[in-house]
This record gives sequence, structure tokens and C-alpha cells, in this order.
Amino acid sequence: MLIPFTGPLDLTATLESGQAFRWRRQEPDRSGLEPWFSGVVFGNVVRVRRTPEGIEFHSAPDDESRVAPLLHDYMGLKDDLDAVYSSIGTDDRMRDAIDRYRGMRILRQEPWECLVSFICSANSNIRRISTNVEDLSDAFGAPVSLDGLRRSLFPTPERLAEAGETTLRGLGLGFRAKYVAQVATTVARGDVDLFPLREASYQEALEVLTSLPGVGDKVANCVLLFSLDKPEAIPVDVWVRRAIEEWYAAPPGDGGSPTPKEIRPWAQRHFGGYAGYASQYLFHRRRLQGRSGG
DNA sequence: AGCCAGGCCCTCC
DNA sequence: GGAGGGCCTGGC
Repeated sequence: MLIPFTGPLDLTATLESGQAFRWRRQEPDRSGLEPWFSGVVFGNVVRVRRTPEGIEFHSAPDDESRVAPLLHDYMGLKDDLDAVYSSIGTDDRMRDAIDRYRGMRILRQEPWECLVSFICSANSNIRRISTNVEDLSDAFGAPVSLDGLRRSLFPTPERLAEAGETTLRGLGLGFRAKYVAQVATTVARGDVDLFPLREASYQEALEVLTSLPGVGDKVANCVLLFSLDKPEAIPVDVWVRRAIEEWYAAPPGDGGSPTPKEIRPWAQRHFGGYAGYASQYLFHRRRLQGRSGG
């Protein structure tokens, strides 16, 4: 099935920019078209690829006509990137990042999976995070398949809660196992409800998330930006911190280098309402090209 | 071998 | 209140 779309959309940059951890790129065939990506979203295995007409996709077990609007939503196609670019593209460095990755979008993910994924990201790296998320799914999630492609749904809070810390450590989560187990229990009990945070203010949602164990400012801002409709959220990790320190002469620290907690509000004021998009382009450029680029 | 990887929590000052 | 150390694990 086709999701018609002719605006800027770079699926490779979008799905391989560290926002989500379950997308796999297939080797491009000889057709000259963009590569297929396979992933698991909204209870389905899906395969997607960019075509000149939009996004071509297949899904199972649900009917593709049901999945299409969910994918449209997930891929952030409603965001007006021209408006985003004119809002954040106020300096040469940012315009260069935009030129390189034009069409990279902020995903609108499922909050529960997003939260657990970024709890797993603490002091880790993308490859290991992907392994952790995949292992959690295979151990506790329902199996699904599309053609010959067998994957597992991301597990529910209940399943992770009953698994418990020790079992999760056995999967290789390390010290993050305790956090995942505790947060799963909290969410399974209904003590925290993630979806309503989409309607809450940035500050209010930030406070709810950072009240959870294993969720500090950086992880919370990832969840806010990638799943809870907070385009002003900025996850300040080592890459974004370096980029802002060196390229923007960031905030006035007291002589020393500024901390992430000082950098975030500074960058949010500097970049405005689409600050999250700005940080994502800085992150991606910095991670792939280093300090000077090229 | 030792350090780092998209942090967070706790202690101690 | 904020700087510093510890933490699971895998990769180089």
C-alpha cells in the first residue's frame, strides 16, 4: 500500500538517527529505489520504503488500510518541515545540517516503548540499546510475522513488571534492569499514565517523567520529543553538548564549561519552538561528521 | 589494560 | 546544591 507524500522525507536519516531502535535496513536492491526498512509498530511488523510518490509499505497482522494512518502519524508527516527549517535555520552551522539531512523527521513513537528504550540508553550506545530492546521484545513480547519476517511486539508494562529486576539483568540490561522493572510496575499499576502527557504542558510532563527512577533530564526530554508531542524538548547528551559549546558559545557558565542543565534552557530559548528539531539535526550531524564536518 | 559509550543516583561537602 | 564517584556490559 502507498501513503501518498511528496514533501521532504529522508527515511534513512529519520530511522537511523537514534530516535528508535527497532528499525532494520535491508540491502538496497538493484532497482535504484530507496532501501526497505523493517520494524515493529502498533502491533504490526511493517516494511517501509521511500518512493517518489510517498511511503510504500506492507504490514501484518493488521489490514494495511488500518495501519496506513498510524504510519503517517508515526513518521511525523504532519510536521511542516519548511516552517521548521525557516524557524531554526538562523545560522550557517544549522543550515549546513539541514542541507545534509533535509527530510529527517522527528518520529511520533509509542510512549511506553520510547520510555523504556531511553531508560536503557543510560551510559550505553546505540547498538547495545538496540540489542536490549530486541531482547526484551523476544523474551516478553508476542510474536508477529510478515511473510517470512518474524519479530516480537514490544512487551507490555505488565509483562515487564512480572519479569522483575533479576530476570531483566539476565537479559543484559545491567544496572538499568532495576529502573525498567520499577517503572514497569508503576505504569502497570496505573500510577503514571503516559498518553495524557501529550496534552500536558512541557514542564508538567517533564516533572512527571523525571519523578520516575532512571529518568533524568536527558532521558525525559527524549521521551517528550520522540513520543509526547513536545517539539521544544531538547535531549542534551554528549554530542549535543559539544556541538552547542563549540558552535554556539553556549550559556554563561561560571568560568567552567556549562552543564547540560544549563545548556538545555539556553538552547530552548535560542532555537525557539522547534528546538527539538534543531537539537536532532545537531546531534545527527555531530555524530556522523564530527566537529568540523565532511 | 583501560577507557568510553546518547546518564542517573547517591553521598558528602 | 553541586561536584564526584559508582554502576552492568560490550567494544576497541
